[in-house]
Amino acid sequence: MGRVKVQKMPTIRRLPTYLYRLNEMRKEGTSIVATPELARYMDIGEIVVRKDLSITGVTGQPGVGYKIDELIAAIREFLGWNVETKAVLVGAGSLGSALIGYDGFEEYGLSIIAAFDRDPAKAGTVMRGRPVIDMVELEGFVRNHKISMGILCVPAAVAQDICDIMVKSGIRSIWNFANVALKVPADVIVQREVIAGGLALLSVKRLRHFAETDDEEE
Amino acid sequence: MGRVKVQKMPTIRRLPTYLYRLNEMRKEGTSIVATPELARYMDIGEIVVRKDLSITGVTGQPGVGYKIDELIAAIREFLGWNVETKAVLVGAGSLGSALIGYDGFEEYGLSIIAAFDRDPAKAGTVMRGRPVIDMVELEGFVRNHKISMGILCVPAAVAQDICDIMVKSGIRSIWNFANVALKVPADVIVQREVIAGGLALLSVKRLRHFAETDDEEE
DNA sequence: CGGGTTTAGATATTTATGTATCTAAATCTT
DNA sequence: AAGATTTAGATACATAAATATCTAAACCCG
Ligand SMILES: NC(=O)c1ccc[n+]([C@@H]2O[C@H](COP(=O)([O-])OP(=O)(O)OC[C@H]3O[C@@H](n4cnc5c(N)ncnc54)[C@H](O)[C@@H]3O)[C@@H](O)[C@H]2O)c1
Ligand SMILES: NC(=O)c1ccc[n+]([C@@H]2O[C@H](COP(=O)([O-])OP(=O)(O)OC[C@H]3O[C@@H](n4cnc5c(N)ncnc54)[C@H](O)[C@@H]3O)[C@@H](O)[C@H]2O)c1
Repeated sequence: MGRVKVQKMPTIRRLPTYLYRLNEMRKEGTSIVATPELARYMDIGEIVVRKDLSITGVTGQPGVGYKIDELIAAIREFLGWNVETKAVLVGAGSLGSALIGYDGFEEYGLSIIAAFDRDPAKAGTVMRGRPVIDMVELEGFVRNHKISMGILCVPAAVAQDICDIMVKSGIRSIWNFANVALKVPADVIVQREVIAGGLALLSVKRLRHFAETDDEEE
Repeated sequence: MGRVKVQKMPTIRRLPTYLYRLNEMRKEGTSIVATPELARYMDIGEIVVRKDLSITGVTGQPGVGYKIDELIAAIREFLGWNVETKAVLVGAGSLGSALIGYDGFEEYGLSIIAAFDRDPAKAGTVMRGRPVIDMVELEGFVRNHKISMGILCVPAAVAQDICDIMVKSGIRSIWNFANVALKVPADVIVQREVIAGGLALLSVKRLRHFAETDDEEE
């Protein structure tokens, strides 16, 4: 793994999709994959695929392709997904309950071991196999179980408060689905997920498409 | 609105976050906003904010800032969110049910007017105010209600099949949450949402952070 | 076995995106 | 009112990312 240049956001964002597809191919019994096939699946250029894969350190065989097992292992190692990350989720509402039970995350080394919610009707229940616990127990739970990641699925208005509790409890990585910029100490990493961003992109593409098909004169 | 350059994906992805914050400020009674404040909220540079806002065509006042009402209207118009988009959602599972009931989308001009599912236990029920309907009725429903957008929340394995039905029914925009590249005719626009991409980014940032705090020697 | 084909990986180029600098307009301060 | 401060918008520059070109290695086909 020659150099670890971590600025390439688009590449890193694409890695889970490669991983997903490679796992699928392995299940189908394939052991080698060449760039053109992956490029078709990803809907990007072949050269982009090669550059993407190269940051993991794997080398392929000219005229042949890459070994799927090697690629899977390398991507998982590059992302740190070869070791389990324990997470808690706060806000067992509609989005939270979707994430809690999502099987896909286990493949990514992410274990959401409990959810927390303020709602007394939810605390004490079990949601998709995971316990939903009252907020007052959050800090102790995080310390006892050495949780390193927090997933925020609460309304934006209270996200900063919950974030503060997470940080105080020792959590250093926060995956934030509330649309607010969280203020955190320098040693805490926050990833904000704006699902509506994709909708905006889709909307603009559609408008552009209409505009193109409309004016034949320009 | 001088020029509509639609290649700026990062800018467009950020627009919903501006919109969210601006709406919030309006509710608080503010009528003017200056770049530095937005930049702090977005956690990006001031100049990026000005460039982002400029693609909507609004002009601000030097020494003052932008009129919030104007900005909101301009962003909504730029994204086409000033007119309602009718959508159907297929796959009323964990993720699907989260999206169906999400209030935020209405602010973005998106109305999910019905969900469809293969599961006989779900078809015929009402989920968060929206009817869940059997798959056989999808095509007729889309034609009758002139639905223009489809939201895909089914397992990846069947996503292409559902996509084909959507296209056949007349849907031209597909918001795809399944991790597959869909094959569609040239006049159909697909936006693939890879939620795990954000997790990958968070993971790598964390690894890099550890690496930095570890080696003092290099 | 030999020529054509496929493909990885390196290098170079182009394009997209983010950042800095400067000017002028509005406001604030005194 | 005069100077200092804030800020938008234009221009220029720097960095990141995608794309093109080239070379050599493995394979395929006859
Ligand atoms: N639902 C979606 O499809 C969707 C999409 C994009 C973004 N989001 C964002 O995700 C977040 C959650 O959305 P949702 O639709 O799941 O909302 P929701 O109302 O269904 O769930 C919110 C949950 O947070 C809990 N909660 C509220 N305040 C709390 C507190 N102080 N401490 C602990 N728990 C608290 C509530 O009890 C509830 O269970 C929001 O910020 C929303 O903007 C949701
Ligand atoms: N749950 C999450 O947090 C999450 C996160 C990221 C991506 N995703 C993706 O979203 C998709 C859905 O995930 P989920 O967790 O909601 O799964 P799920 O199993 O909870 O829901 C899938 C739904 O699709 C329905 N369905 C299956 N086949 C169908 C068909 N042929 N026609 C119509 N409906 C059909 C099922 O009945 C079910 O209701 C998957 O592709 C998944 O990878 C989910």
